Amino acid sequence: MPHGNGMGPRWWHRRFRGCGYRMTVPRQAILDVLSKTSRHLSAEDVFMAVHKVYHHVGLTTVYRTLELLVQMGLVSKFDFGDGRARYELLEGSKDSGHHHHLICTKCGRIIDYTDFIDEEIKLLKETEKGLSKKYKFKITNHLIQFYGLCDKCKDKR
Amino acid sequence: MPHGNGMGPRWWHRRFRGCGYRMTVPRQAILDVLSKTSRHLSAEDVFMAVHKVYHHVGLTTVYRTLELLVQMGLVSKFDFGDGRARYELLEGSKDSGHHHHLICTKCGRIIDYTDFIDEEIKLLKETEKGLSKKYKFKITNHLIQFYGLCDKCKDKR
DNA sequence: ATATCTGCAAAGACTTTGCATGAGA
DNA sequence: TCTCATGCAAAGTCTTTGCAGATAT
Repeated sequence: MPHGNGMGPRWWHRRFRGCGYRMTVPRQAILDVLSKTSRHLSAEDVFMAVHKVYHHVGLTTVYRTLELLVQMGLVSKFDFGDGRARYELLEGSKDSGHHHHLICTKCGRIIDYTDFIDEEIKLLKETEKGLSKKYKFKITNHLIQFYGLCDKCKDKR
Repeated sequence: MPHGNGMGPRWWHRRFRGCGYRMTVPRQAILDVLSKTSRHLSAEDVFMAVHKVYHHVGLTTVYRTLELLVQMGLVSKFDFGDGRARYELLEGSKDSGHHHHLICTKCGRIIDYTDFIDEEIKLLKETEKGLSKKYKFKITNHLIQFYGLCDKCKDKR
């Protein structure tokens, strides 16, 4: 499930160079994994996927690269409450890939959804505006998550 | 800043008994701390506060009690991204204490806000309904957080 | 009386750090 | 060539677990 927004080895390479960083084999491999696999990978997930192809790449490098990607704004880091961070590549065009998560508190399944995003964005923008004014707080990001039971777990009890 | 919704030692005691649990000195002390102090305490914060009065109470008990309180629905557990869980006592009456958080990504300050809650609840209810239907997902809870820079940190750079 | 709770110590899970070696531009 | 990046091992941090002794009802 590639992105198809014009991202690719060369784009990433330029992006890295622009930030004063170097494009390396491990970094490229990590980006490949993030862009080709389904979402919500933990550092360990990424490590295992990369490790299949490049045995020499270590978990430490995966952590460092993911952190770097988060700082560069290319990757989002989430906490779904299971004690490990999850990462997903951001889409290219602004807001195009904007979505939130439904998290099953029983089996841990995560569903992306993009429904109601328009209404949501509208409300959020208003809210952000009001809150910025009232608390003199400069809002840069927001997080919305729903918790509950997924289709399968709901029926089990 | 006590709650004043009729909660108190006896109410908690009954609540515990109702769930088959016992009210003990450490549990009472932890509830006291949660109900009297300002919010967003980490397990360590609670431990230190309790420890001032009851030297014998251990950190393990604090973790276990907080987990218990979360399961009983008396306490909410949050993750503000700094690697440790935060806990806060829920208000008594339904939705009365409902609020969300502004989190300063620089200094870690957390601001509670209750503004726009009405609009928010309206949209969330709609969204929950739609999502429940579409994904057959039974939603039990939601999380909304805003990240950014607080008044003081915003000006520093 | 007895099932629940507690404290301590130890283990567990995830993540970060130090440092010598290796590699991109 | 000269930084920047990597891998390994070790340490760090928060949280959980095992178990004998203590406690609430």
